[in-house]
Amino acid sequence: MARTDPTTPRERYRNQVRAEVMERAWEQIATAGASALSLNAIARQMGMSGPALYRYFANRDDLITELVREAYRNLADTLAAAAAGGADLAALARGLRAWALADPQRYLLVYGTPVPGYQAPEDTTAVSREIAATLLDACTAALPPGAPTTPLAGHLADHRTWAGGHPAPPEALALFLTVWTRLHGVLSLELAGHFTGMRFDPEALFDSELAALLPRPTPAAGPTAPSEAGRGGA
Amino acid sequence: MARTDPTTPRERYRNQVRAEVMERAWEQIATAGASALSLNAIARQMGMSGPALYRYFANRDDLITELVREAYRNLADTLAAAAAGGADLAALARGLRAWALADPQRYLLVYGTPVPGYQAPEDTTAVSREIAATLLDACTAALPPGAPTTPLAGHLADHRTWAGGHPAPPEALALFLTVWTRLHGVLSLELAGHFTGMRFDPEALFDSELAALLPRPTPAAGPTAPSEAGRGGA
DNA sequence: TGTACATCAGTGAACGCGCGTTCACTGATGTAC
DNA sequence: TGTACATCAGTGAACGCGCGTTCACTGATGTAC
Repeated sequence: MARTDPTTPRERYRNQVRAEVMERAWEQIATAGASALSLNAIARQMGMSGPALYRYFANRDDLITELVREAYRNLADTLAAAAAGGADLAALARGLRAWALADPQRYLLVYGTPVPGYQAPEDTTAVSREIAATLLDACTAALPPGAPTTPLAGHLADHRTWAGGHPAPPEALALFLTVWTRLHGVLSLELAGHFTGMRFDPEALFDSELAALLPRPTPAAGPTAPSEAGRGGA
Repeated sequence: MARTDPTTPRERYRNQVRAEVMERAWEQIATAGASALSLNAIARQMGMSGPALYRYFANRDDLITELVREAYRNLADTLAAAAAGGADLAALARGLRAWALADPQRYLLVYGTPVPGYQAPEDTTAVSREIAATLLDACTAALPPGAPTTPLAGHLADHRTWAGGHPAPPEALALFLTVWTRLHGVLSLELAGHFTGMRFDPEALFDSELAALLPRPTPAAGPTAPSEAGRGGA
């Protein structure tokens, strides 16, 4: 077979080991959370000595940074793929939930309480803007025509730098923040185990929130059924 | 002065030292989060040796348990006092926000990602039911008359043991969960610092969510303006 | 194709750290007669 | 009021642990002629 890949065997091996380290790191995080992540433990698990990992990661923080980056990247790609497949805002929301439930600690690493003593890198903002962009597209599309402006939308019209030049109208920005915080509210309490003991189904609550955000698009809506989507204000 | 208090000087001293330990523990948590809490560091800060603290707390987990208990107790009392003073659901929500902002790590200790390796005690459920009861009262009062039943309310009618026998109608249970998760969504992202960089005011978002939950009680509401409160379903 | 050299993965010993926790002990405070 | 005893707070030394990280070194893999 023709050797067309640009990577040398050594590079391929490096990437392979790096990938395995991160895989073990994810396993460890899934078990005990990110703050319990230990380089030595990972090395032990791989049958290597601790210092060996310093060939692959500068230090512990660097490894965590890579994990955060991977998580962001993965979520961005997941949502982008769904959107490319025609998913609307509701489908994206369900995709987010599925992504969170697939690996709760991965979700919490990104959106939960920050890891103590760890300083997040800045270059994740590019990816999180990518995520925001995908959702803002969906939010813009989900806006019912003629939705009234609101105090929140007005406020966001003056503070939209975080949208990174996305052309979404202020009402879509408001909808985005509303969607994000509501879904996160359900998800984070569910993942942190605060619903265990209460016996209801968290998915019912999630679906309920989704339904409240995205009223069935009744074509004959008119002013009698103001959708809450994009309202978000007093 | 008459000695009417039942506590001996030794007991009073004990309670005093216990209180100071917990005070220092809160300071430490406020700085570095609960997982960084260290008995030795607290002792050092108090000018004592580490082992001395074992006169007051059985071990580290026991101290954390007391902190959790204190936080729950404090929140329950804060909300109960507000409710006794005539606060409605909106005022209680604002009280919750104020309580969270007063000591973010205290809020996150109770409602955030669980402390790794720490097993929460069971007897906090009594206090958290107390909190739920206060909010359920307010939710029941906030329900617009004739609010339609919803899938979520129907589901909760079958799963209401967590309400501990509170007589709230299913729609109030649904409203409670909706309020709780929405406010937590905004608060937890705000406290975890996920809004920094985006320059908008988190309070505007909080107020917006509150307004969406509690539409101005228009006496002439009728069917033209279905309140979202208590809906929460499809 | 073979030899000389450079590159790089991985090891093992070691450093310093802080932690939770135990234990035997000292000294002060309170209690009983 | 004074003496004998019990209670309890706090100390200092010690144990064992695991961590992140550095360093000098070995041995294998790749490269240049």
